[in-house]
Amino acid sequence: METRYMEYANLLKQKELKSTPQRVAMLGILDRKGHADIDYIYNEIKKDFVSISLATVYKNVNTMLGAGIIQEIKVPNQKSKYEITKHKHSHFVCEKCGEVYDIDVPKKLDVELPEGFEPKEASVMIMGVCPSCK
Amino acid sequence: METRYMEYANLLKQKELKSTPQRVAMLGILDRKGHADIDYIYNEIKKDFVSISLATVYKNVNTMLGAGIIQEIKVPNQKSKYEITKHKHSHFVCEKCGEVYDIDVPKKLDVELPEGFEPKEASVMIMGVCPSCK
DNA sequence: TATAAAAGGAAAAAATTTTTCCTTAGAAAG
DNA sequence: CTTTCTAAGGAAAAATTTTTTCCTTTTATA
Repeated sequence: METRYMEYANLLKQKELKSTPQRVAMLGILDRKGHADIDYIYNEIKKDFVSISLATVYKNVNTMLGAGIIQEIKVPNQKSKYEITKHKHSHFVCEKCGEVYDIDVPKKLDVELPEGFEPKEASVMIMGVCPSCK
Repeated sequence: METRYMEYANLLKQKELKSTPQRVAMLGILDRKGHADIDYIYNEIKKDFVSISLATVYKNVNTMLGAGIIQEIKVPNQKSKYEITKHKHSHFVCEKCGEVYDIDVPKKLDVELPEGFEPKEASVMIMGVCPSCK
């Protein structure tokens, strides 16, 4: 996965952020897990960076959110999760285990808004039960 | 608005919760505002209940959520808002002022999920600019 | 009215997130 | 490969947000 790490380093540099091992590791964790909350990221990264500070995780999440490298997903009944920014998609959330899955949704939802509302983007969230929980 | 207050009182009793003036007032605030966060509710209710505790607001939000009388809406970049539970609908969120508006969305979104995913319900959130902010 | 149970208020505690301050490390130039 | 500037890391403290505790008051019901 050396190549992946290089990708993350470049991604950070493109956004004028310094590429640090901690940030690269965070992106690696998000990439492997798909969707993870602060605590998951922190516990995972501690395996490699024993003395990393929780504040660093928070600071990096906020910086990378600001740069658009990652995105926040607010999930019902759980702490926010984060994912690496990718092509537009929606989410399926398992109400049993809390896992978030990416799903594709038709480009155009035909929603008619009242006069004067100017839509920028739409997101769909589907709650239900995932295969592992059935 | 006497009738409304009676409605709220009955609503609470139907759910086996005690009807207190504080709870009725909170429902009144939500009804008038549509969507409000904890701080808005607290600041409004203090006008009538000068010595109400913020803890009471939190406790009531949680009990009424548990009873299904109100629902939480997790909004990007803001604290959660709450609304009185009503017929199924979706939300438009103004990215300028943060206001949330109810919108109707077609009953059936044709989303195809991978094998094994069992959808229970879907919600759509549209971000954009509202009429007052244009 | 009397009574039991639930709810309110105040304060403390817990939990989550941000900030501060100093040290360390990354990026770019020489 | 060093120097230099600045951003980032770590530890601790602070700020913010939410929950809990404990005691008093109120609600619902008999």
